[in-house]
Amino acid sequence: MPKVNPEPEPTPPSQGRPRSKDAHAAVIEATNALLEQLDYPNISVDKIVLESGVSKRTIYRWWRNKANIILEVISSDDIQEPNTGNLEKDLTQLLTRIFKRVSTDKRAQVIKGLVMDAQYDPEFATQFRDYIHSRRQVCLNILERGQQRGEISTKHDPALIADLFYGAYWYRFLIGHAPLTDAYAKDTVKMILNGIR
Amino acid sequence: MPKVNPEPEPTPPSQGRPRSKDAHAAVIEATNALLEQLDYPNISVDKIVLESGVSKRTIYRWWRNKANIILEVISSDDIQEPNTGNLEKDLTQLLTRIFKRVSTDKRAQVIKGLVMDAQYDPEFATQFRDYIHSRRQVCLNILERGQQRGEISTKHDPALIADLFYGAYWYRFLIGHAPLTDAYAKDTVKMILNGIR
Amino acid sequence: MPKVNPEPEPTPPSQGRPRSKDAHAAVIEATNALLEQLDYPNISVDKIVLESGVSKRTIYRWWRNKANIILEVISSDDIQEPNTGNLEKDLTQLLTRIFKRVSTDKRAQVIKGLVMDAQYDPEFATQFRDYIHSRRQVCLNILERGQQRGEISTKHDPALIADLFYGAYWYRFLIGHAPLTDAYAKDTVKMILNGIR
Amino acid sequence: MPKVNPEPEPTPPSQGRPRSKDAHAAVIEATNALLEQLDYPNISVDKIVLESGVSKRTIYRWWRNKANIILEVISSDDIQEPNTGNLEKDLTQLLTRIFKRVSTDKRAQVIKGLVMDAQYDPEFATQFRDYIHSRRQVCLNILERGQQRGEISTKHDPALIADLFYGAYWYRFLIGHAPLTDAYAKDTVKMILNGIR
DNA sequence: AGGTAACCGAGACGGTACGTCTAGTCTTCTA
DNA sequence: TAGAAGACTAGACGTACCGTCTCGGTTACCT
Repeated sequence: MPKVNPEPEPTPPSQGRPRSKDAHAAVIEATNALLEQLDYPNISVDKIVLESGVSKRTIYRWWRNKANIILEVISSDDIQEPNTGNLEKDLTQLLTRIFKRVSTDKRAQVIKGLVMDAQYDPEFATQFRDYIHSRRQVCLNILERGQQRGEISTKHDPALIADLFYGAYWYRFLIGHAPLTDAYAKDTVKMILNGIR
Repeated sequence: MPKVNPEPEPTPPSQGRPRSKDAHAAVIEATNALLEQLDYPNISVDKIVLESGVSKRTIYRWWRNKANIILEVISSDDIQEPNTGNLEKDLTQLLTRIFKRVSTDKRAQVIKGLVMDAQYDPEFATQFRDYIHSRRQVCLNILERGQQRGEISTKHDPALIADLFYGAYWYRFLIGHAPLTDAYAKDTVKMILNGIR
Repeated sequence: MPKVNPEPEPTPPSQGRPRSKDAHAAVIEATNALLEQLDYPNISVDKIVLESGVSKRTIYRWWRNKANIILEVISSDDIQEPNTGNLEKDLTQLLTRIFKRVSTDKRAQVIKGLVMDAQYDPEFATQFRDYIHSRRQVCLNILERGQQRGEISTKHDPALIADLFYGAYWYRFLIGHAPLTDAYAKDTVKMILNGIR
Repeated sequence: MPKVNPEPEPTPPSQGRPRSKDAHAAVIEATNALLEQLDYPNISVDKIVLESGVSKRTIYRWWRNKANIILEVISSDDIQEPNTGNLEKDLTQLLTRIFKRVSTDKRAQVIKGLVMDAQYDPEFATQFRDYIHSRRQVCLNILERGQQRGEISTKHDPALIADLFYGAYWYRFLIGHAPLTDAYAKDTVKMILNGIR
C-alpha cells in the first residue's frame, strides 16, 4: 500500500466541529486539476485556495505546504508489481514502465518538484522518503523472489542492488542528459544482474 | 579541464566600455561568501547585490539568475582525476572522494539547489548539464583507460557504465534515504565491474 | 467639510479579516514624517515601507501609488473659511492665507508633486480633482454669500470667478515667475471684483 | 523670437574638435519623433539615444536632462501675436488659439511635463521660466498697445493682468477640472477687461 | 605635417524605485 | 471550534531610468 497520508490523520478525537471531509476532498480535487494544467513551480497554495474554494487557513491546518498536498495526491496513484516468475523480466518490465510513465505522463513530472522541495525541507524530506520507500519496495520484492528462486545469490544486499537500479533511473530523470529509453532499461538490468549472478 | 565558464564569456566583440573585472570579481566573491553562511534557497540576487556592492542591473546584465551565478562559482572548483593504473582503485577513489566532499563540505550542498533550479528552467538545465558533463568526463576517462588496459571489455558503452556509477551517487545524494559511505562506494564499484568484466 | 477620504474608504462590505487600523495609521504617520524631511520626488513607496514597517504588499493593497497616499495625508489638513460679512475681505483673506501657507510651510510644497503626478495618471487626476474641488468650494461659498448680500451681481458664474481667483494663485505657484505676496492677493481680488460688480 | 536655447551655447571658443551639428540635429529630430508617439513620462533619454543614434555621453554633454532637450524642441515652435487694433479681440484671439492648440495638439501636452520637471529642478525651472516669459510677452505687448490706444487705464500693472489672463489658462490646463472652451476664453477676457477699464 | 584637445559611438556602471509575487500567519465572522 | 474570507509581514523578483564613467577612435584647429 503506497498510502503515505492515508487519512488526513490528525483527526482530533475530541469535541468541537469535526474536520470537513468536503474541504479535504475539494483540495485534493483542485490540486489534481491544477496538476493537469500547470507545472510544479506554477502551482501555489494561493491557486489551490482559489480553485478549491477552501480557505488558506484550513489548508495550512492540515498540510504543511504545497509539497505535502501534492505528495498526498501523488501517493494515491497505485503501482503494479510485475511478477512473471523471471527476475530479469520483472526488473526490465518495472523499469520500462517507470520510464514510459515519466516520459509520457506530464503529470509525473511533478515528482521532480517534490524532489526539489525535499532538498531543503527536512520534515518534508522524511515524508517524501516514505513515499520513495513504498515505491522502492516493489523492486525489493522482485529481488527477494529472485533470490528465493535462486536466480541471484543471496550474498548481495538487495538494498544496494535497488540503489543501482533506481539510481540509473533518477540520474537520467533529474539531470536529463540522456533519454529514458527501453534500451537503457534493458541494458541497465542486464548489467546489474551480470554483476550479482 | 573542468572549466565551464572559463571567461566571463559574453565578451562583446566590439567597442563600448568593457566589462568591469571588478564588478565580476565582486559578485563571485560575494556569492562565495554567502555560500559559506547560507543554504541555496536563502541566497538571493538581492543579497548578492547587497554583499557585492554591484548593482542589480549589472548582475542581470551578465547572469540570468542566481542559479547562473552560483553555477559559475561552483564551476571554478577543480577536480582531480584518480589515476592509479588500476580501474577498480580509480573508480573507488573517485566515488569515495565525491562522497566525502558532499558529506562534509557544507558548500557542496549547493549542487542540490542547482539540480532543483534546472528542473524547470530549460535554459539553465542546458548549462547545468555542461557542468555535469565536465565532471562526468572524469569517470569516462578512467573507464577508457581501463578498457585500454584490458581490465574491462570494450563491449560495454562507457556512457552506460557512467550512468550506473553516478546514478548510485545522485540517487542517495538527492533522496537521502541512505548515507554516502565508503562501503557504499566500494560495493557499488565492485558490483558494476562484476557486471562488465 | 474638507474631508476627501474620510475613512480608509474601500471598506469591504463582508467578512474576512478587517483592515488593520494600525497598518493604516503607521503608513499615514510615516508619510507625514517623511514629508517633513524630504520633498515629493524623494519620497518613495520603498521609504514609506521602511519608515512605517508596513509591508509593501499591504500598502499596494490600499493605495495605488505614493501620490494616493500623500493625497490622503494632505486631505486631512483642514481649512478655515473666512466669513467676515464682506466679500472683498473674505476673498482677500482666503487668498492671503493660501499664499502664506504655500510660501512658508515646506510641507505644502508637496501639492506641486501631486499636480505633477496627476498630469499623466488619469485615475489619480480624478481623485486629485476631488480634493481640489473640496478646497475650491470655500471660494464658491464666499462668492455665493456675496451674491446673496448683493455685493456682486448674480449674472456672473461663480465657477468662472473661482477660476480667475485660483488661476492667479496656481499660475504663480507652479511657474514661480513672481512671489505670492499679500499685495498680489489684494490686487487680484480687487481686479476680479471690479470686473463683476 | 522665442528662442530659449538659440545655440547649443557653451561652444568653447578654443581649439579642439567642434561640436557635431549632426549629433545635435539627430537628437532634436529623434525627440520630435518621440513626441509624436509618446507622452512625456514615457520619453526617456535612453529612448532618445536609441532613436537618434547619438550616444548618451554626447547628449549629456549638451543638455542637462530630457526636460532641457524637450524645452529646446518646444521653444522653436513659433507663436503669432494677434494685432487687430482692438484689445478685447486680440486677447480673446490669443487665448482661443492657445486653448485650441493645447486641446487638439497632442504634442502640446508635453508642456505639462515640463511644468512637472520644473517643480523640483530649480535650474531647469529658470530656463523654463525664460520660455514662459517669451510666451507671456505676447500678452504684455497686446496690453501695452491697448494702453497706448487708451482702451484701458495705465493704472493697472500689465504684469498683474497677464497673471490673471494666463492664470485662467494654466489653472484649467493643469487641473483639468473644466474644458478650455472658446466661451471660457471670451468670458475670461471680458471679466478681466471689465475690472480694469 | 604633427600634435593635441575636444569630440563621438557604444555601452557598462551604481543607485534607486517600481509594482508583482509567494509563503505562511493572523484576525474576524459565521455555522 | 472548524471553516471561509481575506489582511498581514517578509522579502525576492526582474525591469526601468538616471546620470556618470570608460573605452577606442575621430576630427579640426594650431603650430
